[in-house]
Amino acid sequence: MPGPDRREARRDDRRSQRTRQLLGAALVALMLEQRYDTITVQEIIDRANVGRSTFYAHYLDKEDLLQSEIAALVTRLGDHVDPGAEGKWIIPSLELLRHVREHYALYRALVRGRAIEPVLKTMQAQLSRQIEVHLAGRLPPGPAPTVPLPVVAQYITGVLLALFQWWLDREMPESPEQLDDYFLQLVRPSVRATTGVEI
Amino acid sequence: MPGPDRREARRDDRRSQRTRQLLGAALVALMLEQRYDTITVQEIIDRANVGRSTFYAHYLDKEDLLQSEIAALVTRLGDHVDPGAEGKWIIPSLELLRHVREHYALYRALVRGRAIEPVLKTMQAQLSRQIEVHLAGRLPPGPAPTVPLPVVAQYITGVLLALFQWWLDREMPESPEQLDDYFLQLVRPSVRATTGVEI
DNA sequence: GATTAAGCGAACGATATGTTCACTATTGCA
DNA sequence: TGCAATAGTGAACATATCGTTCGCTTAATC
Repeated sequence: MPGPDRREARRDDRRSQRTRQLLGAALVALMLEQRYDTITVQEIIDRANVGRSTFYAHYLDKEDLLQSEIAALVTRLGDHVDPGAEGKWIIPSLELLRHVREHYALYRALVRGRAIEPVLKTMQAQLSRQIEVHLAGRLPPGPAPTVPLPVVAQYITGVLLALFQWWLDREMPESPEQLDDYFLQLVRPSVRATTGVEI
Repeated sequence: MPGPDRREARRDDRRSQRTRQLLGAALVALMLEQRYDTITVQEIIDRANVGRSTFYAHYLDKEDLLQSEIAALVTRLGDHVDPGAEGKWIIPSLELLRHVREHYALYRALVRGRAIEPVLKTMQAQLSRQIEVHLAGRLPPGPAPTVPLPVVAQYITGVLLALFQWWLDREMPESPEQLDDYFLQLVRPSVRATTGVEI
């Protein structure tokens, strides 16, 4: 039987917020230097200048701290991508790329610390679902797609994330607009040929 | 100062081989049940019925065992993909998909245990290099590519690995040939449009 | 300046790691 | 068959990290 969720013990004091911020920053800094899974709680609290018991008063464990950072990131991504909602774009590629550049430091840390995978998985799943719906709603009359829509959706998100990773690995010398241009050039002809949908 | 590499202590006795096989199989079995990083050495040796000191006589640690399994896998992949070498195909997609299906058990374990990422990274890097060279050698005269070749190469491998992951996540109901057909339908129009190369 | 919430850090039990060593089991060769 | 040589065994050990506890200190707020 799991005890009461210690996360509920998070208070809203200014000091608390400051402490959490210090811990998050320490984890990010450490991930730039070493793999996430080799980082110890001791290293985090030393770097943050925070007592051991304070750490555990705020987070269940190291994983909880990471998830908390990621959740904040994904929330901010959602703010960029969702509000226009229906019809504004089929694929929010440029919005996503701009968001990534804006939060470059954190994404870079996640990559260097080899903790980016769950984030990509989440993005992949959400985008894929969203795109599949949009595609289905725009299918022209006439011949059925020659490749199933879920495969096409997976394809589109796969391309976007592959370009994103390539961009991030190379420390993002190109602009988001440049990347988005590559993305559309690569994706448009295939989607047109297989489904008839114009992106 | 690191001591002498204990990996050199690996003997070539039949018993040794059997032991290593047992340990590898135990790790794979455990990865089907839980994340790689939550698995303990104790669990591995219990599952394999092997003594603690024997484990450390063969491997430096858990990571070393995993790397050893992955290395064997990648070697076998190379056997499938390299021999024809130059000119046989531009992208060894069907060969790769067949290889994956052949070693389904291990790939599935790597996915479930969340240890597939380094394997994909390796594949991505190798394929991408190979494909870029092949593309460069087949560029038609006339206008330069509208998307840089490294980006196109990254795109192609990204698509292949995205489809591969999708396939694997769904437990591979389709045949490798079917997947390869999807892959080519999706990739061909874009590569033609951006580089003029016919795949 | 008294009250209250947050942070501190030493100490603890629990668990995992990697090593050592005296002992046993298996293999293959004389 | 018997005997080295090699491989495996497992208890015991030192070490490290984890997550918790608790008495104390610090710093906001009224």
